[in-house]
Amino acid sequence: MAGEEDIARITGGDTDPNLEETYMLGFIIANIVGTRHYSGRISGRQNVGLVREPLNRYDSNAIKVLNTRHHQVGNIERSVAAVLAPLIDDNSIKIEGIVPNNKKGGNFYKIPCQIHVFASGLEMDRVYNEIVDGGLQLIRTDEMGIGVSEAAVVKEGVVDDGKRLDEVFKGVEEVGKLEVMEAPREVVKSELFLHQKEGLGWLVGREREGVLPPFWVEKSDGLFVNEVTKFETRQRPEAMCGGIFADDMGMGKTLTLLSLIALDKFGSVDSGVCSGRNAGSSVVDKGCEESNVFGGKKSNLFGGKNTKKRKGGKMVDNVKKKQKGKGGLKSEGLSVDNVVDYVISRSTLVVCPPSVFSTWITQLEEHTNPGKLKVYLYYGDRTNDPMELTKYDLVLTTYNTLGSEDSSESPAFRVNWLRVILDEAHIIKNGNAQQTRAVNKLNAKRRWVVTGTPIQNGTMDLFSLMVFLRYQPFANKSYWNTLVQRPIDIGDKIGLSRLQAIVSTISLRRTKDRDLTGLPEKIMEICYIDLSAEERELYERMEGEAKSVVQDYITANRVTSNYTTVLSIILRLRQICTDVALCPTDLFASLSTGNIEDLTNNPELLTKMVAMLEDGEDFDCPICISTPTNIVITRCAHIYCKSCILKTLKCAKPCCPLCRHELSESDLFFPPPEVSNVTEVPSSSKSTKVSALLKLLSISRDQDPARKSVVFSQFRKMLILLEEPLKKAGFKILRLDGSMNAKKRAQVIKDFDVPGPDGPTVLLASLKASGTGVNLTVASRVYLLEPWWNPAVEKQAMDRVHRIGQTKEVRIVRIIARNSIEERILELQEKKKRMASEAFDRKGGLKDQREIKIEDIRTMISL
DNA sequence: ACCGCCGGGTGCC
DNA sequence: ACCGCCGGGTGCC
Repeated sequence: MAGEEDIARITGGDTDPNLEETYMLGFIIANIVGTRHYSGRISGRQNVGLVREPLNRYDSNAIKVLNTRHHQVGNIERSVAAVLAPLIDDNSIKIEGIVPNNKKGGNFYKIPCQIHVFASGLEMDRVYNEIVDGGLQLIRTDEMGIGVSEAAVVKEGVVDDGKRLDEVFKGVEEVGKLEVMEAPREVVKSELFLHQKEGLGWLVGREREGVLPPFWVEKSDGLFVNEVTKFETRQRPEAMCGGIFADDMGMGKTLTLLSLIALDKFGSVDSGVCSGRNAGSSVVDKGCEESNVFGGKKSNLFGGKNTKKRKGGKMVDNVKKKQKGKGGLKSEGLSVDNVVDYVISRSTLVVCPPSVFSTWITQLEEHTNPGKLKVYLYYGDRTNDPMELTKYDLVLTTYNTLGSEDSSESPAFRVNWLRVILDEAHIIKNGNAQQTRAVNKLNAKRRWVVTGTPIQNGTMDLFSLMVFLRYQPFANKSYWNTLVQRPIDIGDKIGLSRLQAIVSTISLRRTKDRDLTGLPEKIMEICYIDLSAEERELYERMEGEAKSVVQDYITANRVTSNYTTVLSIILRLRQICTDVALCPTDLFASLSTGNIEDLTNNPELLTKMVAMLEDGEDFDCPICISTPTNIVITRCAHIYCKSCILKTLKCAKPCCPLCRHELSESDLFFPPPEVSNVTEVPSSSKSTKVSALLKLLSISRDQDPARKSVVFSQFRKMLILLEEPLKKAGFKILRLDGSMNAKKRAQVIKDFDVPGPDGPTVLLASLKASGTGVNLTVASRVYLLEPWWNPAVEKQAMDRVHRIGQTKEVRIVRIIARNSIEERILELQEKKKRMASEAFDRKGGLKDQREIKIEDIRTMISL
């Protein structure tokens, strides 16, 4: 659709060969200005869309800022836009925006925004110079210690992409309990199989109106929050009707879909399908208006004026849109069509390859009573009247028919279908822009993608899929790039796991042979966490120490004789990743403040700072986009983390990233103790990892209160530390550790068998505590708090749960601190696995897997 | 009076 | 909008 092209064009698009390998060059902090003039609001930390407006009448360099709902928030301040716009326009860079949490920090007229700048590897220097020469302060991410490792994996990530995309559906199979739904027997004369009834129930459920779309939650105060974008609104978001139906081939998808279509006509009164339909046009059309932000033509046409007659699918509207001039409209994402007539229809359009026509026809003949469903085969040339198409319950057409037509002429595009189904959608090959564009032009609230093969690379690309499904905010190119594409490109695993989450919430995929294997599936997941700023600071210092100590030993060739010292330093690093409380308390006693004054002698600044902090609202350091640690205020009254601003001042012409005033270390001030105390009090007693675990467990409990989980840690103290917060969160827990005698252990395991939610649902276990015979198959979730040094030990832990007798799908979640020794331990695990298979072939060459070599130590502390 | 300074008008792009 | 910036009014102390 127009909007998609618009953004693609504006940000350089994905297919531009010059930008195939882009790196994050760094970021600029710029103000969003003019917020008074627009309705779009921003609350909390949020990604924003940055869209070029070459035809802005005041400034051809203009870059507008959109919030998650595509409402304009403002513009990027002129001076910054002036530098960036030419680089964007000649495809030298792509940009993405993120706004820090700033409920009260900035003033009302402008909002700071981090603009992330991406450029191809070859262009980095040129682009860097142009930005800096343009007077902007480009904060290099590598200087902040974020970018280096990302850059290093770029190549690998890209090469690997296709294979890894195959895994998209890995997370889908946990279907949980599906509601069974019967097909209307007036139409469907065959009895459906159980899985088909479940499939039908799922389809109906996904078309239900009034259900919040994925990732939206309703807060108690009537506020709706999108968990991905943090966008908040009081207006209830429209349901997302449809999804991806990806059962294996031969499971009867077509019949299930026919049953769904039959329900349109013969559904029981109380079924969810009907509520949407009976509520009539207002519901459906409002949905169109809301969800199709870029499809301006539709929202313009239907907005608020569809109380007209509508019986039997009559013509409803005939509004002429003024053509404001081609370019102008395009840049606004509007259609350039002169006149568009829409016909409201209650029929379903099925788009499929010609070979699948016969499947539909055969299924109709075999399983439905004759004459109950009226079908029309549409090749595009038999009628020019959209009304004709609405007379049928089912219109079958092909991708080629749609792709080769002129959309403004074709009646298929002038019908507002009840439902559009893309059958065997994988035949739309990646890059088939014509067909992709055509299907995206189809109008329907209910949109389905049906495929018998897993979504993978080479299929209609996933972004187009999001666009087709109107799956906001992922159907917006900039959000898609920020949230999914970019992380995948740079090899960040969060990209793939997000993708899995995004896809799985709207997908149903069941395989024919899933009951043939003895054991239910075991799904491995990694939950990455980012250490809090405090933890990070401790970690960095510890790692610095580790590096220098180990380096000294290495140069002195005395590593082996100091093995325990080295291992204990590594142990500390690992402990910090899990919970700083695991370390001896005196370890980090000394805290140097450097030579930054406090504010006691600077009353005006003090007043400002107090004013900002007093309002109590948390706000983010605009550099690291998280709650500031060691708060520092600049002479120009902007607030940062001490370490963030110090790093950015290490450039050629140091200035404040927010207002670009010249700045040196002597312009930085600490708040006086009593002020800083106010903000430091809420510093968490729970570690980041513990909080993450709690969250995961709560989510799991919400899904299934009876579900049982086992949490493994190798630190006994950790198991004990977990008890309080878990109990506080309402979990019934048990602990199994090495200090218990055999009898006690057996009792714990027996107690764990009592079914939840009345029985215990979480078992805190240390690996050593239990012999190989322990059976924990009552649980179906495993959380590994730390990566185990030896992968075989991890496997052992999982096998306690995933073993004969397990009837449920098992999900194994490893909680890993990003950019830490833990990530490197994962790498080493992979290496070990490879080596293990090699060592096995080479007889006699079996090396001790437990041995930690100097090289491994170097890897772990990235020396 | 080709400056400095004052204070009112003003406010995205 | 408690700022910055612009441009007109003004002009010793």
